[in-house]
Amino acid sequence: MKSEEIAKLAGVSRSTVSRVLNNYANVPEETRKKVMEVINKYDFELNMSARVLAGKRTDTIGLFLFSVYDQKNPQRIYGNSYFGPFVEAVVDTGNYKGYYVLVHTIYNPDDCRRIQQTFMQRRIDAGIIIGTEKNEAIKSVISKISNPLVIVDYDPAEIKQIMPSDGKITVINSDDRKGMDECVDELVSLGHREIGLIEGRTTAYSGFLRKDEFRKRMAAHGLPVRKEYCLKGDFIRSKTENAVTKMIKLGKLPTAMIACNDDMAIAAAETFRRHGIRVPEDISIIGYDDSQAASLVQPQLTTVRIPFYKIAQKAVEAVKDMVEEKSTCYIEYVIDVEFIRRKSCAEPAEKGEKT
Amino acid sequence: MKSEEIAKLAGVSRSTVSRVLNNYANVPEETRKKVMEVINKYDFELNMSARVLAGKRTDTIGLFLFSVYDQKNPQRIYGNSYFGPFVEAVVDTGNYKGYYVLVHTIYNPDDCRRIQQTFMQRRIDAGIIIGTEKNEAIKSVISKISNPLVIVDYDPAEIKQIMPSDGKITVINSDDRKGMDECVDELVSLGHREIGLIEGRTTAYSGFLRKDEFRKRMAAHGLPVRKEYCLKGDFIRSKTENAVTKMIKLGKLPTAMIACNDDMAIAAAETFRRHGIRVPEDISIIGYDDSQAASLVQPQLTTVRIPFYKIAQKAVEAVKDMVEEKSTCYIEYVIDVEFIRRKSCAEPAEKGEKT
DNA sequence: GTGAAAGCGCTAACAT
DNA sequence: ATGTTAGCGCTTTCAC
Repeated sequence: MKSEEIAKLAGVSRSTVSRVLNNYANVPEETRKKVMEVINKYDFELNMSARVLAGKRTDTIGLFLFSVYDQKNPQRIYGNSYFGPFVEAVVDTGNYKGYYVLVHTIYNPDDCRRIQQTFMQRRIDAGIIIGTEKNEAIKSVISKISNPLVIVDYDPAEIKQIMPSDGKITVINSDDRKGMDECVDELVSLGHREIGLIEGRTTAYSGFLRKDEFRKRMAAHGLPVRKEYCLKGDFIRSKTENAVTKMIKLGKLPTAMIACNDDMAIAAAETFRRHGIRVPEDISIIGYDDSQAASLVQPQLTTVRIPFYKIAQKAVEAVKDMVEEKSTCYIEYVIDVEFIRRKSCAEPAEKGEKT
Repeated sequence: MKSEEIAKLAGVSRSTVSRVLNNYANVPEETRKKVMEVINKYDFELNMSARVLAGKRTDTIGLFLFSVYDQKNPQRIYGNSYFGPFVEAVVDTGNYKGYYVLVHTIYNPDDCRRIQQTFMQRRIDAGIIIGTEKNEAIKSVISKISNPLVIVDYDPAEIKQIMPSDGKITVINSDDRKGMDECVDELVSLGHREIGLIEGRTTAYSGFLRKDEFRKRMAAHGLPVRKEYCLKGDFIRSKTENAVTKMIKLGKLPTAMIACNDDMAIAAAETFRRHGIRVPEDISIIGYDDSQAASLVQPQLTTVRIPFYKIAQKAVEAVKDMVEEKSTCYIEYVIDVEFIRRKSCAEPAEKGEKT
């Protein structure tokens, strides 16, 4: 069934049907009603391809998620604790605002091409990109796309530099400096001075920021950052386990550690426990993200909550503003985070009573 | 940039460009190469709308997820523990097989219309539907769609009855009867005779099946199903807490309970613990799904693993087979489940020593 | 206010 | 083997 048939049945022309369906002002109520009756009777819907070809929007947002994956985990995708909540939130708010959402996973730099292709095939009006590693492939893509783009977790300075002159980009980051400050402050106020860090991938902007701010805040407290206590976990459990095990075998431990995500914090806590080191009695641990797991594990994890739902909402709103040209070419948001105090931190043990 | 410009630059006609891009056989290698060079040089991509309008496939799958949501939880979507893993898995395998995936959430019967609309607007070639409640709205939709459809967790008998004569439907269920049998058998073999059930919504096929099989298996063991021990949790935490609290206040408890999903099992365990009833010492609990949370809580939950990834893979394969017309009009799969024995079950306490 | 007709970018049948 | 042409179903200018 096409609009022409509706037109015939309603005794009008295709143009009028189009006018009714697109809510044009100059259609008398009577005509509109007559047409709508036929449309409703036959459950008619406009053909999306024809509309788009004739110049309308697709009303579709592309959501591109960079997958962090653990080579040791065959079901690669499950490594991404942010994936679920964020997709849910974008789909939820997107659908609510009348958008269709195309979800796509990017596994490696080569896949970045898919983002550009999706735009060039005119499948989507705008895109949301999250979890990007800093690399040439994604930079090349960003520098070529002039459709509206929301980029979550990326260095704003770099975006400004590489974005095309006719580009429309909104960058959204969470306030990782504040988050990390609160982690360090919490431990310091409990009396810790030997504080370690479990880094994520620093090619991710948030990974870089958390690490960078850790150093800065430690310095501000006049505390040394000891190399032996700075582990590379790459946001991945298995890597974290290895690094923690290695540190334990070396025989010297900090009294507290901050992990750059909850996954690593949980993996570290498990590893310590397996070696008879108690959390928080022997070592305090702080996570980051406030994933579902954080409040489920024992002891419940002290962490920094990133409001994924809010970020997703903001991202969809930003898309809408850019698509409807209500916003300028470049906008930047920093979303506030919340320090969540639970049970994984305590005062440092006295030297003597430490295991 | 359109194919005509590519044609001009390559010194051929639009048709030839089209033939090259669609891998037609009768294009000499030389011509193909000449055209491809221009295409690569300009990063050209075909306009999807034009292709579809001219009769090609969209290469897009629609994934429709029915949202179970807790009225008491404002961020409604987070209630669905299956959402994350399943979306990830479908997007993952879908992308891998060359499909784009449109994800859509359905919150209420009215939203079912969206499924039909998405098809009628010709946005997708095929759909995957999961988490459906049995209601007239969805039945009406299923009875009208003649595009390929995969339905996960639905009564096959009903599908066969309502599907249109030109429909192509694949139904995928997990082997819930086997799963529930193993739950009951495990508890019985531990010595339990007073076993309770925390039901999910029985309007969901899996909810119905698990409840139904619980009764059957209990009967097979010659055990009574006591009404006071059968709680309605609707797959939701808050409802479960209420029901469990009520049962506790009544003063009589079973020695073990089987919950129809992990969320309810965890909520029940927490509620018992809050009332000083220990798991598994005082009461054994079994969950269902093997969600991420199941292995994170203390004690780790004995449960039935539903292989979501495998189901998603099967669903995408089924879509592909139907789209490419390699399969008949109706197919049904039952996916095997796995009983996961962890720490939430023990032998029943002696009458005397029970709290 | 409404209809006629051009055009969006592609595919495929037909012609050569 | 390749070019020509007629749609695909819609929107939108331009007449009336």
